[in-house]
Amino acid sequence: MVLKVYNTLTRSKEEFTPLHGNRVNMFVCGPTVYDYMHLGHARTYIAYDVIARYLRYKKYSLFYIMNITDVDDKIIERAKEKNVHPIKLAVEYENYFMEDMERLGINTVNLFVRASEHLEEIINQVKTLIEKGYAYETETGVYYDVTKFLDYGKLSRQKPEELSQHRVDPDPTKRHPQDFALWKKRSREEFGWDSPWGYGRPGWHIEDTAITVTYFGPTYDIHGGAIELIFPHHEAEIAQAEAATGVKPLVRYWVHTGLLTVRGEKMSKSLGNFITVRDALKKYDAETLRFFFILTHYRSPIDFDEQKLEQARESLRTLYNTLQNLQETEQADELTEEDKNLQTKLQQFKQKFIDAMDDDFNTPVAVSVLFELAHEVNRVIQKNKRISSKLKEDVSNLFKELGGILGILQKPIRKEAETEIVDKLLEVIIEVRNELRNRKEYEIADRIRNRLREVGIVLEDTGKGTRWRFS
RNA sequence: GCCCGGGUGGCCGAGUGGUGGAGGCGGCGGCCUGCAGAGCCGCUUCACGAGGGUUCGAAUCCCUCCCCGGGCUCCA
Repeated sequence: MVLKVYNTLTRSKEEFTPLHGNRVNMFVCGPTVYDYMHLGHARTYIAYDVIARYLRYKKYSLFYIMNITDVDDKIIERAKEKNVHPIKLAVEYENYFMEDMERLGINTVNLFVRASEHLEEIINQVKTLIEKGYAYETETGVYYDVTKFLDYGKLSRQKPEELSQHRVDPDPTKRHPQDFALWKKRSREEFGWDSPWGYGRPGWHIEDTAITVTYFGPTYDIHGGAIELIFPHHEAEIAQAEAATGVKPLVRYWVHTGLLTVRGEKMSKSLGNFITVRDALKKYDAETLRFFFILTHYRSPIDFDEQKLEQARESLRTLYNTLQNLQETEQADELTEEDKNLQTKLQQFKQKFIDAMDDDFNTPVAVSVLFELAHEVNRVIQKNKRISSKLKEDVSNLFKELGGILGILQKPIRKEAETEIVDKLLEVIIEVRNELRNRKEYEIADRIRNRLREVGIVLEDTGKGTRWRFS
């Protein structure tokens, strides 16, 4: 089966073929760095992280760029409030963003590109658009004339003339209310740059096309972002780049992720209903957050609810329990009937997982394959009480390999908080408790277990002794 | 107003014309266990917002309607 990707432009799944052989160029709209990263961002960037991991797993040579919007009205407003320089504020939140990304295990981006470092390219692109007759200058800025670009609206399926409703009053100097800003003229007191049209700042959409044309050329493979960006942001990108370079398409596959909502409303900074990544990580570990998100297909909306996060945590624990059960199962040299059977099935599980991912990165189905595998493994262990050493290793490797695509199942069986002293302490407690159990002093033995449970340590008595784990 | 999505079991969530509602979470019963946990077996589960239509056959295609969300120049 070949990889199929849903393309927003055609509203259908298409076979994925990169423009240049094995090379895949992917660009994802990054954050505006004026506040902490929240779970809505996490959802999107985890989705693209999984996509990137899978593309590399499929042996594509992926070059993944994410931009950092560090020039923006919001940043300037916030900087004013806090009485710091906008760039300083942006750098601060960019650092927080990078920390959060790392903690979430999002490590697939090859290059982060700051808008502020590409003013030359931005200005050049605006110049080109004016020269080619797509843009015009007024006393307030430079604007893109959407009537000059016949394809305007092809991504969002809107007719430019119908875009008459506005939340913000359009600038009165524009030829048409739908025209969007490429350069905003500003007074010298404000943060900005010099340009052929005077002092000011770039418009919202121009940084992305200036960056992608610079690094990828006029056409590249995948452009990602959340669904809210289809219009106007991505529509404007198409208009800018295809007009400026004269080459279409700008992007071969437009990919959009569904939004994270809270009680039905979009999680967003402006609504104030957001949970920051750092707060979420205080209560749930990174793999749980990832697992929560990949349990739903990337294009579907997710309504955030802490109960669902807890469900995800329990669900992930089931997989880890299986890994632990496997690890603790006695090894044998020879293969039983069940071992042989499972050994041959491993390839099928792997193929099923890949088929799911090939179908527009269907992570919920891919995860279900992991559960089916876990189920089979547990059955064999349950029946035979032992497993061949080769099978044990193969199963364990397969979980690691497939889990690695999703960014889960990468932790050691016990948490990293484990230290030698904790381990030894528990050894002592378990030893004493088992002595009590031998003497049938169950009341005290149970009290020890219950009290440990309260502090987050679970004791489990198995046929082969007592084991412990963090809850 | 215009454009785009979505409504599946107690909950989450796959499935986009054809044997069984995948998988998970929760609950209940059984095996195992001193008990509990983990795991296994079974049940909870003949569902697809409503009403029409097309078809041998519709959750899936078409029409109308209801509800929810997103976008319409701030946004992952």
